[in-house]
Amino acid sequence: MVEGYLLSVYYDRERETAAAKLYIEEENEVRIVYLSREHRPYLLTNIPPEKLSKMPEVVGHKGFLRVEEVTKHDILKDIDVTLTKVVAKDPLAIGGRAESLREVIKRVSPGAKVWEADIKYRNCYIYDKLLIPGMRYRAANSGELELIKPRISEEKEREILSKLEDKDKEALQVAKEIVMLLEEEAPSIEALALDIEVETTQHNVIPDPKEARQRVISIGLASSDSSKPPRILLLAKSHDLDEEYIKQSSILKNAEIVTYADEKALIMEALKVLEKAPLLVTFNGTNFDLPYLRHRAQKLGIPDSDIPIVAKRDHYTLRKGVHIDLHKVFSNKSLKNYVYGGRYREVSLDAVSQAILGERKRTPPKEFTTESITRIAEYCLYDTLLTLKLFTYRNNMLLKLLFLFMRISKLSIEDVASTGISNWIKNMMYFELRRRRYLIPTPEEVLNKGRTVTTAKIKGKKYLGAIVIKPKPGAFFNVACLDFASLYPSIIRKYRISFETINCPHSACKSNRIPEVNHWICKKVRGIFPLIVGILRDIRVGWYKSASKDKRLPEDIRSWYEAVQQSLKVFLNASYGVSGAETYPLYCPPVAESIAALGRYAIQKSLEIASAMGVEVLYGDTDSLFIKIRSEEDVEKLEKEIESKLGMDLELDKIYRYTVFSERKKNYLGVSEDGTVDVKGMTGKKRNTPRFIREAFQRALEELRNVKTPDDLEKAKLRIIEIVREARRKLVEKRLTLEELAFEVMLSKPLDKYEKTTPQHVKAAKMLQERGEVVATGKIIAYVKTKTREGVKPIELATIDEIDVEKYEEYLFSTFEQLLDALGIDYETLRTKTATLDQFF
DNA sequence: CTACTCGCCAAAGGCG
DNA sequence: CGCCTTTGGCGAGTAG
Repeated sequence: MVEGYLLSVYYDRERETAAAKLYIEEENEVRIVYLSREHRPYLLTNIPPEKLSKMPEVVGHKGFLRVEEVTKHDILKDIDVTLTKVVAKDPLAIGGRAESLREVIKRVSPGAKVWEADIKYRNCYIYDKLLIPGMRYRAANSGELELIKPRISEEKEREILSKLEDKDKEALQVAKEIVMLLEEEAPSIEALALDIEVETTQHNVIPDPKEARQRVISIGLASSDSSKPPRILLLAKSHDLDEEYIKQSSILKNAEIVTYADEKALIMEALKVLEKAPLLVTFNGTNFDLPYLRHRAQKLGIPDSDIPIVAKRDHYTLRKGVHIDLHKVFSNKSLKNYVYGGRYREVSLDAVSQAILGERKRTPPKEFTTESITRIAEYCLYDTLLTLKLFTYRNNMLLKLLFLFMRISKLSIEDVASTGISNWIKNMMYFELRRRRYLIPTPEEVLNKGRTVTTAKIKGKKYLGAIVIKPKPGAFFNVACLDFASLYPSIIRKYRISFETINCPHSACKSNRIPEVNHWICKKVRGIFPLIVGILRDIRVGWYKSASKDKRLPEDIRSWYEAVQQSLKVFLNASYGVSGAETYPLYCPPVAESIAALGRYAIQKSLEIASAMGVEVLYGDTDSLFIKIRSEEDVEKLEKEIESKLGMDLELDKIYRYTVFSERKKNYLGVSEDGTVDVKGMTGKKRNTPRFIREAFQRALEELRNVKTPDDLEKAKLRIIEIVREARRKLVEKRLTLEELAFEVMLSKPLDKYEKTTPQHVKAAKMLQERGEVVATGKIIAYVKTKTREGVKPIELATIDEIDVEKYEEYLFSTFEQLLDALGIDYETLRTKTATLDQFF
C-alpha cells in the first residue's frame, strides 16, 4: 500500500496508461503508481453514434476504440444535450497530430462540432477521477487513488465558513472542500539544486545543448537537507586543484569536492544522484543543464536506462522525481508581482538573487577550461547554492505556494511551475465544469455571448476600464484612504458575472441590466465563476488575511497562512483580467466589460455619497477614495452609509498624517503617522531613473517623513530645493560616475522587432551588439545621454566628458517638479531659483 | 485587464 | 525644397 502526496499525473506512452508520481514523506522518495487503464482519452461531438459508425475514417482509425452516447448540460444555452463520446486508445489519437480524430472528424464532416478535444489527457484524467494534486492519496492495487482527508476541527471550519456571503448548500459544499485544501500543510520535500559548467574557449557563447559538443567540466549539487554538504564534481586531477584557494573560499571549504579524470564517470555519478532525487531545482535547467546532460551522456555511450532525465513536449523532467525550473517560475508574472512584489525585473539568476536574497553571482572566470578548475568550481557551486536558496527562501515559501496553486488549480506541480495564471484558472474552471457534467464550451461559443459596447480611454483597448478621480493638488493633513477589499472579485460574486450568466438565453432575465453597458445577467443561475471566485474572496478577506498576521498563532501556522492568503490573492487578482485576455479559452469581453462597469458604478456612487455627506474627496483610483478627515466618526459614518446604500464594504485602509497630490493622476505621496512614506508613480522612484536622481529624491523623502505640521513642510521645501541644487552642482562639475548617470531600461522584444521607432535604449543596445555582445530580450540596457550624434551611448562605451549635462538637468528638474509643483513651487521657479542661488558659489 | 505619465521619435504641417 | 515647429503615438514603467 502506497501513501503519499500527489505531485503529478502524466501519460506513460510505453505502458499506455496514466501514471501518478506520489511523494512518500517518510522515505523521502517519489513512487510511481500506474493508474486505472479503464480510463481512456476521448472527445465529444454532435454527430450521432450511428452516423459516426459509418465513417470509415473514424472507426477505421488506428487509435479508435468505441463510441458512447452521453448527456451533458450546455450551460450557455441552459439545456441538456445528448452527444457522442468518441473514445480512443491513446491521447495522440484524439489530438496533437494532423491525423488525430479531432482533425479527422472536422475534415470528414465539416458541419460537425467537436468539444473537449484539446484538453491534455493528464488533466482529463484528473477531472474525471476528481483528483486534487498536492493532496495525500492512498494508491489501491486497482490503480485507483483514494484521497486521505485531512482532519480539520469542526469549530475552525464553522468559523471560516461563517465568513461566506453565500451560504446555500452548493456554496457550503464547495467551500468545505476548498477549506480542506487550504488547511492541510505542504510536506517539506528535500530539494536538490543542480548547476553544470561546460568547457568553452569562446567568451559569451553558450554551448548548444542539442549538440553537446564540449565536455562537462563541473557539476554542482546542493541539497536542502542541511546535514548533507554541498558537492562539486569536477573534471580534473586532484593535483590540479588550488588547495590554498579552497581553504580561503567560504564556498569551497565546506564543500565535498570530487575529482574525475574521466568525463563519463563524472556524468554517471551525477545521474546516479538524479535518479534518486525526489525534487530537482535548477535555474534554466529546461533550456540548458538537463538537455545538455542528457545529450552528452548519450554521446558518451551511457545507456538510456541509466539516464534518468526525460524530455517532454515542452519541458525536461526526471524519470522518477520532478523538476522545477526557477527560470520559468520567476518568469511567471503573477508570482513576480503579487508574491515577490515586483522586486526584480530581469529574470536572470543574478538579478533575481540580488533582488530577493541580496546576493549577487560571482564573476565568472574568463575561460572555462580545466586550467582554471578551482575558480570554475567556486563559481559553479555558488550558482548552485543561489538556486537552492531561492527555492527554500523564507521557510520554503515557494514550495508551499506551489502546493497551494496545485490544489486550487488541480494542475500537476510541473504544470504549475511552468505555466501562467490563465492556464491555472482555466484548469480550475474545467475541473469544476466537468465534475458537474457541464459541457466545456469552445472559445467560439463563449465569444458569441456578445461584443463590447463601451469605448476605452486608451486607443487600441477593447473596453472602458476604471475611473481615476482627478486629484486636488496640494498638501493635506489628516487624510484617510478607504478602499473596497477585492473590488472586482466582490463584483463577480455579488452580481454573478460569468460567461454563462451574461446575456443568458432566458427572456425573463433581460430586465436585469448592468449600468452603462447593455448586457444583462441571468436571474436563474449563479454561474460557476462567481461561486468559486466568491468563496476564494470571502475566505481570504474574512479569515486567512487576518489569521496570517495573528501573533497569537504559532510561527509555522502563520507562515502557512501567509502562503494561503498569498496564493488566494494571486487567483483573485487575475480573476477579472483573464476574462478580458484573448489567450484565455473562456475569454468573454462582455464579462470583463461588465465587471469594469460595475466597478465604476461602485466608486462613482461612493463618491456621490461622500459628497452628499459633506466629506471632501481628495483623490481616488479604481477602488479607493482619499478623504479629508474632519472627525473620527466621519469615516465610520461614511462606511456605514456606503454599506447600506451600495451593499459593499468600503473600508479604512490607511490614515496619513498628510498627503501630497499634484494635478497628475496615479502620482502622489503620503506620510503615515509612523513616518513611512508611500510614493506612487513618481519618476524619482522608477527603476529606470538614473541613480543620482533617485538618491536625491530619496533624500527629499527623508525630509518629508519628518514633517509634522504645515510649518515643518515649509522648511522642508527649502531643504528640498537645496538637495536639488546640490545634485545639480555634482552633475555640472561631473562628480558622478557613469553608473550613477545610467538609465536602466529593459529590452522588451528582440532588437529587430523595433520597427516603428528606435528608442534610446534600443540605440544603445544596437551599439553593444555591433561590438559582438549578445543582447537578448529581457536584458536591461544601461545607457547615458551624450552629446554625440546619436544622443546616447551604453555605459560600456561612454566617457564622462561626453555626457549631455543639459539633458540631465532637465530630467532632474522634471523629476522634482512632480513633487514640488504640488507644494507650490513651479518648474520655472525651481529652475531659476536653483540657477540663481548657484551663482553665489 | 485598463489608465496614466514621461521622453523621445518620426511624420506632418507651416514657412520662406 | 529644406528647415523648423507641432503633434501623434510608441515604448517603458507604473497604479490598481
